[in-house]
Amino acid sequence: MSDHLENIPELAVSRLLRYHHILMGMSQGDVVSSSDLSEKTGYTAAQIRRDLTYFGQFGTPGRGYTVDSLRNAIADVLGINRESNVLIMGVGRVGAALLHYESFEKHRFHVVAAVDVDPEKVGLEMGRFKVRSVEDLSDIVTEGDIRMAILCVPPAQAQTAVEQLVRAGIRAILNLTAMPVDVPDDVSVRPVNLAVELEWLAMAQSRRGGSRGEKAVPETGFNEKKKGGD
Amino acid sequence: MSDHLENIPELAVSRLLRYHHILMGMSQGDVVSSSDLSEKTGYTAAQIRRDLTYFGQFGTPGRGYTVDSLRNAIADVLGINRESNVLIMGVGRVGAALLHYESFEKHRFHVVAAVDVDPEKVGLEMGRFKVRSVEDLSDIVTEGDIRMAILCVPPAQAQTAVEQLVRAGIRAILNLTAMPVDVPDDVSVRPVNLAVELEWLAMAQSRRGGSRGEKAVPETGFNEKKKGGD
DNA sequence: TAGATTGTTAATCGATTAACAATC
DNA sequence: TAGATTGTTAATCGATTAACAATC
Repeated sequence: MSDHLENIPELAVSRLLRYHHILMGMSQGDVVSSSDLSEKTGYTAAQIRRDLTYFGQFGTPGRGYTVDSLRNAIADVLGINRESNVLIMGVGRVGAALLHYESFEKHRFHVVAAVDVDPEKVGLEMGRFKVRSVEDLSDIVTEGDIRMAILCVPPAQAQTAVEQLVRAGIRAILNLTAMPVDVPDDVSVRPVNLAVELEWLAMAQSRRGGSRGEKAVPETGFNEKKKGGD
Repeated sequence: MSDHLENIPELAVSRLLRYHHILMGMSQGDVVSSSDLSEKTGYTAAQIRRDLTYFGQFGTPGRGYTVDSLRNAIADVLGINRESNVLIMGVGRVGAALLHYESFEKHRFHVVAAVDVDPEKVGLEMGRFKVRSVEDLSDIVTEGDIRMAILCVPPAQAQTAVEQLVRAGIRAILNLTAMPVDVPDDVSVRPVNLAVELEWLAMAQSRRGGSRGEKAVPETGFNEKKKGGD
């Protein structure tokens, strides 16, 4: 089994990441069926089973899958079954907020350093971190065995900051700056732009009620439930 | 022209949103060709032209598309050509950071209110906002003509907060809590989970170098550029 | 006009589905 | 055993591509 990631359709990969995330929220020992997962994801049970066969077989006919082992198998094939150290670049309001973010640990991401250009900020204690200077970036990255960074600098400084990160050895960047950046081919960037996320909601909105007025007293209807995930 | 959103393939819709975003970053008067957009997005020029024909024809053969009018046409069909008022639910570190976020305005999202349960926070001045109480939620939503909220409460309070929002009339929620929430059918939720975004980077990482050691002195190579978006 | 780029078609390619034999 | 659910196949469905006539 365990074909490799290259052979799995792009779209299946994104679903696999979703299954992985859901399985992380379940008790290790439980058993889950493709139709359970279907309910939680909205994908068909057939598709879920199909997705899994791209890289192996993990279930017991008549029973289902063990949460623990399925989660592990998916993590293995996706290559996310490892610990990663992470650096926060820019400790403005957003960066500072992320220094206190709890849920990274559960996913095996360890924030291990915070860096800023501003001499006023360098040396400050923030949460369990002491803010360090961009000038020490290479050392910090090497010593901390860091390959990933979260970019939280002001948009105008995004490109400069990225170049510093890359020069220091960072190979993956989560870009929260709302400013596109250029990187060499061997570096990954993942842009997260909250304004664009709001656009998705605006789209969904206009698809529904559209431009017409809302009901004065909205009914609550928490029965016909729908998952709106994390 | 202007077929409606329902008739456009799901995947094309997400590309359209991407084109829209790119066009927003260009000068209104400029002309852009499908191959220009191809370079910026990585999609083929043929696909881009195909995507546009799903809902009309906007170009001039031999010339290309006017940035302004193409952006507008896309925004119209996606239904994102309107102003929206937005409420921030929970002014912890993340919520407070978003109160100072600049780039929403450019996308026609107006943050107009900040709300918290904590009596210690209610009444505080934060940026240009005075934090208001959850108890006044319905009034705030009605008076402010608000349909969208950004959820920044602690994970444990996510579901409760969502129910309050829905009861107050909110119809679209950007969920930054890393906790899945249930909503009625007529409410949209868009989850944004930074840990999951980091997983994407981890996947990309393992697909490349994998587990082997990095070069001691990484070369910089900012020539073979690659767009790593905003 | 010559050069460029659109809009559209038909062919190809890939992903999803439904069904069911195999298995626990 | 009876009931349940997997893994897998073949058929269907949809999306992408390449090519080119139409147009500026």
